[in-house]
Formats: sequence, C-alpha cells, structure tokens
Amino acid sequence: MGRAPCCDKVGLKKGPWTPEEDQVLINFIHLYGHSNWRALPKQAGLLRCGKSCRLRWINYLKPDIKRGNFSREEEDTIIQLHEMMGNRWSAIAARLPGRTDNEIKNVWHTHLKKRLNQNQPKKPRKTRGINVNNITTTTTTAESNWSSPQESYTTSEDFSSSANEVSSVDLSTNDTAAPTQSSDNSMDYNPIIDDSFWESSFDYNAFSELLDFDYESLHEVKQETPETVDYCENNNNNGGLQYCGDENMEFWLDVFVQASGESELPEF
DNA sequence: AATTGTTTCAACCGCGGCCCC
DNA sequence: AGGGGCCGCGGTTGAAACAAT
Repeated sequence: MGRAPCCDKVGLKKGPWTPEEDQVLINFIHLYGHSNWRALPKQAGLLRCGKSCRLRWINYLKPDIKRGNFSREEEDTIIQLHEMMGNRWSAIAARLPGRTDNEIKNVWHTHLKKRLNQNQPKKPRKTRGINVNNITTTTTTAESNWSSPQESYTTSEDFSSSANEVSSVDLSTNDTAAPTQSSDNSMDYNPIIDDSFWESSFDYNAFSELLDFDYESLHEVKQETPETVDYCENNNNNGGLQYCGDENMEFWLDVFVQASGESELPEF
C-alpha cells in the first residue's frame, strides 16, 4: 500500500506547534477548507506534513472542540462505550460532541483505567445495559460493577474488519443489543453481540427496528434539514471547505433525535 | 531550593482500508 | 484486477507540568 512519507523524510518541522503556525492553519482552513491534507501545508505555507496539520486541526484547533476537564457524566459515558466498543476511540468520540478521539484515549489511559482498577468487581457482571435515549446504563454506579470490554468479545479482533462499516453510522449503540426494561422504565440495551453481526454487511432496516426508529424517516430528515447545505455553501466560497454534514455532531444528534421521535437531545 | 519520581497530554508513527486510475 | 495515493485510526512516545521527598 502506498504510504505517505513521514515528516522527517521530507525535511518538515516536527514537535509542538507555535501560535503563529496555529493561526496560519486556522486562517487557511477558514478560507479554503481542508479537502486535501497532503497539499494543505504547502498551499498554506506551513513546514509541516499533512498528517501533522490534520491532527492539529482535529485535536486542538477545530472551533467546536470542548476544552476543559471531563465531567463525571462524560467519563461514565466513555466507560460505557468502551465496554461496548473496546478501543474504538473515534467511535466513542462520535458520541461525545466536542471531544476528540485523542483526548478520550488520553483520559482513558490516565484517569479511567485507574478509576476502574480501583473498583475491580469481586464478581464480574455478564451484561451491562445502555439506554439509547439518554446514554445512561441500567447500572448508574459504573465503578461499582465493572467488567472489562473483553467480556463481551472473544478477542480484540472482533472489532476489526466489518466493524468499520458500522462506525460510520454509530447512532447510539452500534451493536445488536437486546432491549431490556430497566428499573426506571426506559429501554436498555445489553451489548450481547453475535460474531456474525461484525461479519455481515450493515442492515439499516434491521438496525432501525432494533432501535425503534425508522431509518427512512431519518434519511428524510437529513435531506430536509438545510443546515448541512448552508454550512457547505457558506464555507465553500473558494471551492475548498469540505467539513460539512458528517462532522457536525450536533446536526447528526439532532437528526437522530428527530427520527426517533424524541423531543430533546440526549444528555452527555 | 534542589532533586527525583510521577502524571499528563500533544504529537508522532505506522498500519489498514478506501478511493481512484 | 491491482497498484498507488491518501485519510483516519489506534498505539506509543517524550517533553512539560506537577508532586513528593
């Protein structure tokens, strides 16, 4: 496979970004977008490789990035999603608006793993539920009854291959979980995943049935919602900016909520 | 105040996979 | 069909910040 040469092979700068570089990158992306990361640094006059620019933008400079410490709710969400998805940080990040995969990965390694290790269960639980509507589990004390992600999957390879097909959807639970009734009468989903799910192509209708919403209506809402188009047009004066629609999590959350008939966005 | 140990997190690296020719 | 170009992802690194002695 063709691989982009790394920075030192072409004599580009590495290491921490300066405020001046940040400003150059921000200005360029605001004007022209980032349809081609590889060409961007040359066009912007940055002595960086495209990967470095992309990482800087996605993890630090993007305007919708939420700074500051993670709330307890966010941490719990990460723990729950990690239990379901394993180390699929980008998929987890998709459920946490304003948070990046890198940030979540760091928080996991620095805080959450320790937190969970301190609360290792005496008896591992077999399943954990997740509420599709507000992303809370049946077990509200996440640290009291922790079971490792590996409990739900036989090997880490279970997440590879066709799992990527699912990650593009990632509405709330991208697994074939079985609904159960929780004590607060909300519907919960146990992450019991049949291996065949990951091997088969994604069935939107089956998935929408599972989550009790209509994928067709979701699709209609997406087409009827003008924000995506406006966003593209407003930023595309020079034929550049491409980060429309799919990267706007607020938009997608809204789409999902509308399609599923909910009146409020999920709490995070 | 100086030194050492620990933690944090931005950034790098390499791989897998998608897309296009 | 298959090879090259590129993007995105996840693992890892290392410097800076902080805490302990």
